[in-house]
Amino acid sequence: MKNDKNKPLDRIDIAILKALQNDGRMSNVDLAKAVNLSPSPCLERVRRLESEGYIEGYCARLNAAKLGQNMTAFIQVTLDRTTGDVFDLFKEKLVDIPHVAECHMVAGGFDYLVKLRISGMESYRDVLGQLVGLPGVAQTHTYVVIEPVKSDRGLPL
Amino acid sequence: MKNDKNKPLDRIDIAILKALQNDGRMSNVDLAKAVNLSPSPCLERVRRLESEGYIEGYCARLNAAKLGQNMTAFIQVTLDRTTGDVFDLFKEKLVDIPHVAECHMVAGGFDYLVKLRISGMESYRDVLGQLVGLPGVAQTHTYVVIEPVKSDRGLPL
DNA sequence: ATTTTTTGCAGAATAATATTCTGCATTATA
DNA sequence: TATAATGCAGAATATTATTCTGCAAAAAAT
Repeated sequence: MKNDKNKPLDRIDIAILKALQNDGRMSNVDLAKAVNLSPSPCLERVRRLESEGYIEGYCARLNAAKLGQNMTAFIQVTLDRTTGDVFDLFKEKLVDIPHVAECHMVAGGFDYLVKLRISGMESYRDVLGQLVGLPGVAQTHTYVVIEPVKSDRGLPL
Repeated sequence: MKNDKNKPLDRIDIAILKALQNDGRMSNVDLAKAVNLSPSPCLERVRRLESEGYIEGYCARLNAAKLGQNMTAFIQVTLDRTTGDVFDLFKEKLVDIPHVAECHMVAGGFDYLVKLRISGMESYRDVLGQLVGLPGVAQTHTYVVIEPVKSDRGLPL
């Protein structure tokens, strides 16, 4: 690659990322003020951060409760290791379930930690049904969230 | 409240939420096209969704790995129930730790499920140290994420 | 059923913003 | 020391946000 100008991020870049992480719809004019630049170089930097993959996208944060998804649950999933491709099969099917908000393969007493976003117990039963029907699932253990103490607001920069 | 016109969301509102969840920086002109409205009523609806709390904010999605936070871990925390306010004390201190990305109080075999976003093992040791030093913590159990299978991209609408 | 009121929309007008362009100053490179 | 490259500010232009007006459909009242 000739044009591989992936310079390390400077102080201003970090400030931009912080600001946009807090308010992704901030106008470029305001952003420029916040980081002590004029609008043009500020916009340049944002475009660079986007094209180089530091910023992957922008999204609206929605209120789950007001949209009928008040319940969160974590499910620990253990697979049986009889065939070699159980993991791939499981993942492939799992990611297509809309109520699966997150899924992580973990090291430890089980294989996958799945985070569910659902409207209530009926929905939970339904999704759990789909989950245990997935190929290779040996056992599951659910933890229902009683109180959300801290929710993800981005990286600590 | 006299002016409590919290009408239920219609088809267009949902379409707006979906679109902004996928691209929170979409221009109002494009959004209007996407939901088959002219810009003015479209903007009105967005403002209403914001002021009524359906949209809580906007944020940039950053690439954690490119910003030196490639490691994720989940920690199950159990508190000792000797005093009545252990939970409040614990929460209060915990939310201030920057590397704590999420924390949920759960029903089941332990009390809190904490999600950590860290740069590596050294950072993990450091944060775990802070965590076990928190008031009331009886025991912890860590699960390190080997592979992120699905990451949160918003609500299924 | 008809009037009145309200609601939500489109489209025009204006204000603000994004984006492009030019030239200057600073830093790196030769 | 000369030359190129980089990053910036500020102006110019294009695009977008926002406000305003009037119309039409739906809802409420008579």
